Amino acid sequence: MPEGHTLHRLARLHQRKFGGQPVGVSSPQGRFADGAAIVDGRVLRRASAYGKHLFHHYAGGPIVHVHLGLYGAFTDAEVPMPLPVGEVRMRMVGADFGTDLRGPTACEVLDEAQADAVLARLGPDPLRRDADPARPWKRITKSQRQIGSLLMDQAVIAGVGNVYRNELLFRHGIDPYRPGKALDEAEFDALWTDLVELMRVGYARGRIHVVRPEHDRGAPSYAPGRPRTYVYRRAGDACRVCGTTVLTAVLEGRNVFWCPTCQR
DNA sequence: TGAGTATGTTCAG
DNA sequence: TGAACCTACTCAT
Repeated sequence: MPEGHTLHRLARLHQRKFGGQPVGVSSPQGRFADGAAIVDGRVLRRASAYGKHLFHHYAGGPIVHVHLGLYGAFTDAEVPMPLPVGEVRMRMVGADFGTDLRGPTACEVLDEAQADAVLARLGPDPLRRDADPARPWKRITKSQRQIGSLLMDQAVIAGVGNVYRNELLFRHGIDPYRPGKALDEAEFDALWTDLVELMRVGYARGRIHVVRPEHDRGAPSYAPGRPRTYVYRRAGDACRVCGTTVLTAVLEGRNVFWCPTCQR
């Protein structure tokens, strides 16, 4: 699931597997052929993530910027890699590890100023130590927009996707349709602290886990086969806490899920 | 074989 | 607000 934690994991993986060595970069599909030619054979100095954006910093300055969008995914393989299958936008080949990128929204070569411009559009990323919650609070407390929309706005907080949005609001008993300005500061502080914690768990485990053991007959949600969400994609099912039917609707073009009893 | 679905962003109107 | 775009997968026919 490409929410922020996924991109941070990818950055760590690419740093470990490709960092400090020359990387063979190509575009079997052809759509990234010009960009691949620029960085092919260069040393990958650093891989980094900010929100849902991934950056590969190559020696000499060029930066490959990747945004997975809805469908984008990397598929890893050992070197020598098999022939590309499907629409491979970018193939990276290192000494003993390679990866194929399919279906990204963005895969492009940027210079440093252009990469900075991407970052300038983003709010703080809860997975970064320097993230400052005062910025999103300032926006949220002044906004008429629903909190369910604000949390998904990458300019407010970078890295939150539909799963974290819905689950976070459930855990705090907040109706996604409540206006941002109707939150008080204590609610926001609790929201932010929990979000940081949940995203760290997602980063560490590689999956989103938000269900407390007491709401799953004592089994931790990360145990095999245990439910991992309270409301996301559970429309029509019984709320794990109160039994009320979970509702769904479209909010600014995205599916929102909530329990009308637990969330006010 | 084809329809429907998905975790996201950006642009036109 | 709605549509376009990117791709792979599941399910129904």
